[in-house]
Amino acid sequence: MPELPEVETVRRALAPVLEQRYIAAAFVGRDDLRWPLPPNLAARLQGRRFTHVARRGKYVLMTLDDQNVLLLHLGMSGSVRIHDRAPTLGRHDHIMLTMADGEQATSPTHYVVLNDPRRFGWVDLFALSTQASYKLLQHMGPEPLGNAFSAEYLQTAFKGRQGPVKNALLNQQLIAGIGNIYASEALFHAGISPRRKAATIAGGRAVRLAAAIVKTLRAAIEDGGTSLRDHVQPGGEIGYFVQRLAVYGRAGEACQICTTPIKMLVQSGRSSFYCPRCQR
DNA sequence: CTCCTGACCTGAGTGC
DNA sequence: TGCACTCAGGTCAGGA
Repeated sequence: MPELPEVETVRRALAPVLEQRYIAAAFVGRDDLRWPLPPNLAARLQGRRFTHVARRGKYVLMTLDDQNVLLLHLGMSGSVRIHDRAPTLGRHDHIMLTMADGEQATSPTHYVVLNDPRRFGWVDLFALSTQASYKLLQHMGPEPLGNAFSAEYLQTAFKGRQGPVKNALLNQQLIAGIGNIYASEALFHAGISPRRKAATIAGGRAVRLAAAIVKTLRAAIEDGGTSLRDHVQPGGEIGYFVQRLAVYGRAGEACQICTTPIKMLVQSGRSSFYCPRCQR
């Protein structure tokens, strides 16, 4: 479920728990998720201190004091829980980090658990010096909430693309972090049909779509922040929260603007939701 | 290159 | 209750 706003929510929850704290113990319950986990992962984490927790697209990047980066992608079903007492691990709890203020783990501060039933997520560990050329990151498009993103960028990036704009929005090499929910939501707020050819997103349409992407993602992050305050009690699961969705999952319901029933269609095997009257 | 399909995996929901 | 079936917010490899 995690798209940019959910991953950002996870990052915000993890930062104060991890930064400047030590991994007093690391549990790794299996040797692969989507792909094999780094060899000896638990041993390589044990005793290390986190210096910084960042996000890039849908990835969480956790820098360690030995100049390695722990990378986390939540896939479709991954989530993180933060406990302040040692939890009982369930079937799909694959990794747990016991955090402490010092290298001696006499009194742990938190237990951070990665749960992923479908195991579409992945974890890697690599040298900070190689991050820029790291395979999964180097071709990623700009952050939609960063300075490099604009209507002009969108127009250039979509130029010549014959596929539907909905698919282009899901392409992480064009824009980082947008997934199936927020693609539909942003297109609704921009008044653009998910079927429209990406190459025709120019001029006023590009301005509207860029603005809608920023607005939609910001609002969702705010909701995540709200649920973080309300919901991240000990044992609280991070990465899922109630969202204000205008069209996603609402086929047959009235469009909030014109009351026309919301429609669903499948594009490249993925559901898109839209208002046939408001979106052209 | 670009674009689409199928594969990966488990659990929740639906219909009979 | 049980069973069969569909679908789910991600990405990648492979082929047209």
